[in-house]
Amino acid sequence: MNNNQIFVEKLRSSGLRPTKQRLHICKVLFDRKDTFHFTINDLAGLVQRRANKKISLATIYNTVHAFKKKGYLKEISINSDKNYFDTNISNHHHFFNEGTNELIDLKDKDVGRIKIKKNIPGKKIKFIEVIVKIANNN
Amino acid sequence: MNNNQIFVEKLRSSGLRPTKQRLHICKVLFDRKDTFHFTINDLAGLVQRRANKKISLATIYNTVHAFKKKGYLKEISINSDKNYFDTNISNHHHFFNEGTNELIDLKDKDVGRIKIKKNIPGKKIKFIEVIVKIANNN
DNA sequence: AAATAGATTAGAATTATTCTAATCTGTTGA
DNA sequence: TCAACAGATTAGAATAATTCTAATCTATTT
Repeated sequence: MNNNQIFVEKLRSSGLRPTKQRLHICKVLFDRKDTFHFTINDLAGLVQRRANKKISLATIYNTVHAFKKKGYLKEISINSDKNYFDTNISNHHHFFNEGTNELIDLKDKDVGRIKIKKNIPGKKIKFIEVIVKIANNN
Repeated sequence: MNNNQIFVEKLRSSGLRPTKQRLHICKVLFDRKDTFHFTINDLAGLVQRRANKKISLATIYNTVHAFKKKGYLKEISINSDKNYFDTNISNHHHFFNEGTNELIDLKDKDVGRIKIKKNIPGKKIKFIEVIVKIANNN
Protein backbone atom coordinates (compact mmCIF):
# COMPACT_ATOMS: atom_id res chain seq x y z
CA MET A 1 0.00 0.00 0.00
CA ASN A 2 1.59 3.28 -1.05
CA ASN A 3 1.29 6.55 0.81
CA ASN A 4 -1.45 7.80 -1.40
CA GLN A 5 -3.61 4.84 -0.47
CA ILE A 6 -2.78 5.40 3.17
CA PHE A 7 -3.99 8.96 2.89
CA VAL A 8 -7.17 7.84 1.16
CA GLU A 9 -7.81 5.45 4.04
CA LYS A 10 -7.00 8.05 6.62
CA LEU A 11 -9.42 10.52 5.11
CA ARG A 12 -12.20 8.00 4.58
CA SER A 13 -11.88 6.60 8.05
CA SER A 14 -12.52 10.03 9.51
CA GLY A 15 -15.43 10.79 7.24
CA LEU A 16 -13.57 13.14 4.90
CA ARG A 17 -13.79 12.57 1.19
CA PRO A 18 -10.44 11.85 -0.40
CA THR A 19 -10.52 14.51 -3.06
CA LYS A 20 -7.64 15.31 -5.35
CA GLN A 21 -7.03 18.57 -3.54
CA ARG A 22 -6.90 16.95 -0.14
CA LEU A 23 -4.49 14.28 -1.31
CA HIS A 24 -2.11 16.92 -2.60
CA ILE A 25 -2.31 18.65 0.75
CA CYS A 26 -1.80 15.37 2.62
CA LYS A 27 1.32 14.68 0.62
CA VAL A 28 2.81 18.03 1.54
CA LEU A 29 1.82 17.79 5.19
CA PHE A 30 2.32 14.17 6.10
CA ASP A 31 4.76 12.67 3.63
CA ARG A 32 7.76 13.74 5.68
CA LYS A 33 9.84 12.51 8.53
CA ASP A 34 9.98 15.53 10.76
CA THR A 35 7.35 17.61 12.39
CA PHE A 36 6.31 20.52 10.21
CA HIS A 37 5.44 24.04 11.35
CA PHE A 38 3.70 26.14 8.75
CA THR A 39 1.42 29.03 7.96
CA ILE A 40 -1.48 28.73 5.53
CA ASN A 41 0.63 30.62 3.05
CA ASP A 42 3.63 28.34 3.38
CA LEU A 43 1.37 25.40 2.75
CA ALA A 44 -0.38 27.02 -0.21
CA GLY A 45 2.99 27.64 -1.84
CA LEU A 46 4.18 24.06 -1.40
CA VAL A 47 0.88 22.56 -2.51
CA GLN A 48 0.86 24.73 -5.59
CA ARG A 49 4.26 23.47 -6.61
CA ARG A 50 3.06 19.87 -6.55
CA ALA A 51 -0.35 20.25 -8.10
CA ASN A 52 -0.58 20.91 -11.81
CA LYS A 53 -3.92 22.64 -11.42
CA LYS A 54 -4.50 25.67 -9.22
CA ILE A 55 -5.90 24.89 -5.79
CA SER A 56 -7.75 27.78 -4.25
CA LEU A 57 -6.47 29.35 -1.06
CA ALA A 58 -9.98 28.93 0.30
CA THR A 59 -9.60 25.19 -0.15
CA ILE A 60 -6.35 25.23 1.77
CA TYR A 61 -8.14 27.01 4.60
CA ASN A 62 -11.04 24.58 4.49
CA THR A 63 -8.76 21.58 4.54
CA VAL A 64 -6.46 22.81 7.27
CA HIS A 65 -9.44 23.57 9.45
CA ALA A 66 -11.01 20.20 8.69
CA PHE A 67 -7.74 18.46 9.54
CA LYS A 68 -7.42 20.43 12.73
CA LYS A 69 -10.94 19.45 13.72
CA LYS A 70 -10.14 15.81 13.08
CA GLY A 71 -7.00 16.12 15.16
CA TYR A 72 -4.49 15.75 12.32
CA LEU A 73 -3.08 19.22 12.95
CA LYS A 74 -2.62 21.53 15.90
CA GLU A 75 -2.82 25.30 15.86
CA ILE A 76 -0.07 27.11 17.72
CA SER A 77 -0.62 30.33 19.64
CA ILE A 78 2.17 32.78 19.31
CA ASN A 79 2.34 36.43 20.03
CA SER A 80 2.94 37.29 16.44
CA ASP A 81 1.23 38.37 13.31
CA LYS A 82 1.58 34.90 11.86
CA ASN A 83 -0.73 32.01 12.60
CA TYR A 84 1.05 28.67 12.72
CA PHE A 85 -0.06 25.06 12.46
CA ASP A 86 1.87 21.97 13.47
CA THR A 87 1.82 18.40 12.19
CA ASN A 88 3.03 17.27 15.61
CA ILE A 89 -0.25 16.60 17.37
CA SER A 90 1.23 15.13 20.52
CA ASN A 91 0.86 17.11 23.72
CA HIS A 92 3.77 19.50 23.58
CA HIS A 93 4.99 23.06 23.90
CA HIS A 94 7.17 25.47 21.93
CA PHE A 95 10.22 27.63 21.89
CA PHE A 96 9.70 30.72 19.79
CA ASN A 97 12.35 33.16 18.62
CA GLU A 98 10.59 36.42 17.94
CA GLY A 99 13.55 37.81 16.07
CA THR A 100 13.68 35.06 13.50
CA ASN A 101 10.16 33.57 13.82
CA GLU A 102 11.88 30.26 14.48
CA LEU A 103 9.62 27.70 16.12
CA ILE A 104 10.96 24.64 17.91
CA ASP A 105 9.05 21.82 19.55
CA LEU A 106 9.46 21.18 23.23
CA LYS A 107 8.33 17.75 24.40
CA ASP A 108 5.74 17.64 27.12
CA LYS A 109 8.24 15.90 29.39
CA ASP A 110 10.77 18.68 28.79
CA VAL A 111 8.55 21.02 30.74
CA GLY A 112 8.24 20.36 34.47
CA ARG A 113 4.83 19.97 35.99
CA ILE A 114 3.00 23.28 36.08
CA LYS A 115 1.11 24.16 39.21
CA ILE A 116 -1.83 26.53 38.81
CA LYS A 117 -2.63 28.02 42.20
CA LYS A 118 -5.82 29.76 41.23
CA ASN A 119 -9.18 28.17 40.65
CA ILE A 120 -12.09 29.61 38.70
CA PRO A 121 -15.40 28.42 40.11
CA GLY A 122 -17.51 26.60 37.56
CA LYS A 123 -14.58 26.11 35.16
CA LYS A 124 -12.20 23.25 34.66
CA ILE A 125 -8.75 23.25 33.12
CA LYS A 126 -8.66 21.56 29.72
CA PHE A 127 -4.97 21.92 29.02
CA ILE A 128 -2.01 24.17 29.52
CA GLU A 129 0.09 25.66 26.77
CA VAL A 130 3.57 27.01 27.31
CA ILE A 131 5.48 29.25 24.97
CA VAL A 132 9.11 29.88 25.76
CA LYS A 133 10.29 33.05 24.08
CA ILE A 134 13.93 32.83 23.19
CA ALA A 135 16.53 35.07 21.60
CA ASN A 136 19.98 34.60 20.16
CA ASN A 137 22.74 34.97 22.74
CA ASN A 138 24.45 38.37 23.08
CA MET B 1 -3.77 67.66 37.64
CA ASN B 2 -6.60 65.84 35.89
CA ASN B 3 -6.29 62.61 34.00
CA ASN B 4 -6.00 64.32 30.68
CA GLN B 5 -2.93 66.17 31.85
CA ILE B 6 -1.53 62.94 33.23
CA PHE B 7 -1.91 61.33 29.84
CA VAL B 8 -0.28 64.30 28.14
CA GLU B 9 2.67 63.93 30.50
CA LYS B 10 2.81 60.20 30.02
CA LEU B 11 2.91 60.54 26.26
CA ARG B 12 5.41 63.37 26.23
CA SER B 13 7.71 61.64 28.66
CA SER B 14 7.98 58.68 26.32
CA GLY B 15 8.52 60.77 23.24
CA LEU B 16 5.01 60.40 21.81
CA ARG B 17 3.11 63.51 20.80
CA PRO B 18 -0.09 63.99 22.75
CA THR B 19 -2.46 64.30 19.84
CA LYS B 20 -6.21 64.50 20.18
CA GLN B 21 -6.59 60.98 18.83
CA ARG B 22 -4.13 59.52 21.28
CA LEU B 23 -5.75 61.25 24.21
CA HIS B 24 -9.11 59.75 23.28
CA ILE B 25 -7.49 56.35 23.11
CA CYS B 26 -5.70 56.85 26.43
CA LYS B 27 -8.97 57.71 28.10
CA VAL B 28 -10.58 54.51 26.90
CA LEU B 29 -7.59 52.36 27.77
CA PHE B 30 -6.27 53.77 30.99
CA ASP B 31 -9.07 55.71 32.66
CA ARG B 32 -10.37 52.62 34.39
CA LYS B 33 -9.79 50.65 37.54
CA ASP B 34 -9.52 47.13 36.24
CA THR B 35 -7.27 45.52 33.73
CA PHE B 36 -8.73 45.62 30.25
CA HIS B 37 -8.50 42.92 27.60
CA PHE B 38 -9.44 44.05 24.13
CA THR B 39 -9.14 43.55 20.40
CA ILE B 40 -8.38 46.40 18.03
CA ASN B 41 -12.03 46.34 17.05
CA ASP B 42 -13.30 46.53 20.61
CA LEU B 43 -11.11 49.54 21.14
CA ALA B 44 -12.11 51.21 17.90
CA GLY B 45 -15.76 50.91 18.87
CA LEU B 46 -15.24 52.42 22.32
CA VAL B 47 -13.03 55.21 21.05
CA GLN B 48 -15.54 56.08 18.36
CA ARG B 49 -18.25 56.50 20.94
CA ARG B 50 -16.19 59.05 22.83
CA ALA B 51 -14.76 61.04 19.96
CA ASN B 52 -17.03 63.36 18.05
CA LYS B 53 -14.89 63.08 14.95
CA LYS B 54 -14.07 59.81 13.22
CA ILE B 55 -10.74 58.30 14.16
CA SER B 56 -9.35 56.01 11.51
CA LEU B 57 -8.86 52.34 12.30
CA ALA B 58 -5.32 52.77 10.98
CA THR B 59 -4.72 55.28 13.73
CA ILE B 60 -5.97 52.84 16.34
CA TYR B 61 -3.50 50.29 14.98
CA ASN B 62 -0.67 52.81 14.96
CA THR B 63 -1.38 53.87 18.49
CA VAL B 64 -1.82 50.43 19.96
CA HIS B 65 1.46 49.34 18.41
CA ALA B 66 3.19 52.48 19.61
CA PHE B 67 1.86 51.90 23.13
CA LYS B 68 2.92 48.28 23.02
CA LYS B 69 6.39 49.32 21.96
CA LYS B 70 6.56 51.77 24.86
CA GLY B 71 5.41 49.07 27.23
CA TYR B 72 1.98 50.51 28.01
CA LEU B 73 0.23 47.48 26.56
CA LYS B 74 0.94 43.78 26.21
CA GLU B 75 -0.12 41.56 23.37
CA ILE B 76 -1.61 38.21 24.36
CA SER B 77 -1.06 35.03 22.38
CA ILE B 78 -4.09 32.87 22.14
CA ASN B 79 -4.92 30.06 19.84
CA SER B 80 -7.79 31.91 18.32
CA ASP B 81 -8.75 34.04 15.40
CA LYS B 82 -8.75 37.09 17.64
CA ASN B 83 -5.70 39.07 18.61
CA TYR B 84 -5.91 40.48 22.13
CA PHE B 85 -4.13 43.24 23.98
CA ASP B 86 -3.97 43.81 27.72
CA THR B 87 -3.58 46.95 29.81
CA ASN B 88 -2.06 44.80 32.54
CA ILE B 89 1.61 45.01 31.70
CA SER B 90 2.88 43.15 34.74
CA ASN B 91 4.43 39.75 34.22
CA HIS B 92 1.45 37.42 34.19
CA HIS B 93 -0.40 34.62 32.45
CA HIS B 94 -3.93 33.86 31.32
CA PHE B 95 -6.90 31.61 31.56
CA PHE B 96 -8.75 31.39 28.27
CA ASN B 97 -12.19 29.91 27.69
CA GLU B 98 -12.33 28.94 24.05
CA GLY B 99 -16.07 28.49 24.14
CA THR B 100 -16.82 32.01 25.31
CA ASN B 101 -13.56 33.79 24.39
CA GLU B 102 -13.38 34.83 28.03
CA LEU B 103 -9.92 35.93 29.12
CA ILE B 104 -8.88 36.09 32.77
CA ASP B 105 -5.58 37.24 34.23
CA LEU B 106 -3.49 34.85 36.24
CA LYS B 107 -0.87 36.47 38.43
CA ASP B 108 2.70 35.41 37.95
CA LYS B 109 2.75 34.02 41.48
CA ASP B 110 -0.37 31.95 40.76
CA VAL B 111 1.72 29.79 38.44
CA GLY B 112 4.37 27.62 40.03
CA ARG B 113 7.93 27.87 38.82
CA ILE B 114 8.27 26.33 35.39
CA LYS B 115 11.25 24.14 34.73
CA ILE B 116 12.40 23.90 31.13
CA LYS B 117 14.53 20.80 30.78
CA LYS B 118 15.77 21.45 27.29
CA ASN B 119 18.40 23.89 26.21
CA ILE B 120 18.92 25.35 22.76
CA PRO B 121 22.59 26.10 22.12
CA GLY B 122 23.17 29.73 21.28
CA LYS B 123 19.78 30.83 22.55
CA LYS B 124 18.63 32.18 25.84
CA ILE B 125 15.18 32.21 27.37
CA LYS B 126 13.61 35.68 27.46
CA PHE B 127 10.35 34.79 29.15
CA ILE B 128 7.76 32.12 29.46
CA GLU B 129 4.11 32.52 28.66
CA VAL B 130 1.44 30.19 29.95
CA ILE B 131 -2.09 29.90 28.66
CA VAL B 132 -4.49 27.78 30.63
CA LYS B 133 -7.38 26.67 28.45
CA ILE B 134 -10.52 26.29 30.48
CA ALA B 135 -14.11 25.25 29.83
CA ASN B 136 -17.36 25.49 31.70
CA ASN B 137 -18.00 22.50 33.99
CA ASN B 138 -20.14 19.65 32.61
C1' DA C 1 6.04 83.93 13.02
C1' DA C 2 8.20 81.48 8.96
C1' DA C 3 10.82 77.54 7.77
C1' DT C 4 12.15 72.91 8.51
C1' DA C 5 12.45 68.13 10.14
C1' DG C 6 10.22 64.65 11.64
C1' DA C 7 5.93 62.56 13.70
C1' DT C 8 1.25 61.42 12.94
C1' DT C 9 -3.01 60.54 10.57
C1' DA C 10 -6.13 58.15 7.66
C1' DG C 11 -7.55 56.87 2.95
C1' DA C 12 -5.96 53.56 -0.13
C1' DA C 13 -3.73 49.33 -0.98
C1' DT C 14 -2.77 44.93 0.40
C1' DT C 15 -3.25 40.62 2.77
C1' DA C 16 -5.98 37.30 5.44
C1' DT C 17 -10.12 34.91 6.14
C1' DT C 18 -14.87 33.61 5.41
C1' DC C 19 -19.11 33.08 2.69
C1' DT C 20 -21.89 30.87 -0.55
C1' DA C 21 -23.37 29.41 -5.10
C1' DA C 22 -21.96 25.99 -8.15
C1' DT C 23 -20.02 21.56 -8.53
C1' DC C 24 -18.75 17.06 -7.18
C1' DT C 25 -19.27 12.48 -4.65
C1' DG C 26 -21.26 8.82 -2.60
C1' DT C 27 -25.54 6.42 -1.69
C1' DT C 28 -30.04 4.78 -2.39
C1' DG C 29 -33.58 2.49 -4.73
C1' DA C 30 -35.88 1.37 -9.16
C1' DT D 1 -26.78 -0.49 -13.76
C1' DC D 2 -27.67 4.09 -13.28
C1' DA D 3 -30.87 8.18 -12.31
C1' DA D 4 -31.72 11.17 -8.69
C1' DC D 5 -31.07 13.01 -4.25
C1' DA D 6 -28.52 14.65 -0.04
C1' DG D 7 -24.86 16.36 1.57
C1' DA D 8 -19.79 17.42 1.10
C1' DT D 9 -16.45 20.11 -1.22
C1' DT D 10 -14.47 23.70 -4.01
C1' DA D 11 -13.14 28.24 -5.23
C1' DG D 12 -14.49 32.89 -6.80
C1' DA D 13 -16.35 36.68 -4.57
C1' DA D 14 -17.17 39.21 -0.47
C1' DT D 15 -15.60 40.72 3.78
C1' DA D 16 -12.37 41.66 7.46
C1' DA D 17 -7.77 42.61 9.15
C1' DT D 18 -3.57 44.94 8.65
C1' DT D 19 -0.14 47.81 6.48
C1' DC D 20 1.51 51.47 3.36
C1' DT D 21 2.29 56.06 2.18
C1' DA D 22 1.09 60.72 0.76
C1' DA D 23 -0.78 64.56 3.01
C1' DT D 24 -1.08 66.91 7.25
C1' DC D 25 0.22 68.29 11.72
C1' DT D 26 3.55 69.51 15.58
C1' DA D 27 7.42 70.99 17.74
C1' DT D 28 11.61 73.36 17.22
C1' DT D 29 14.77 76.55 15.45
C1' DT D 30 15.81 80.89 13.73
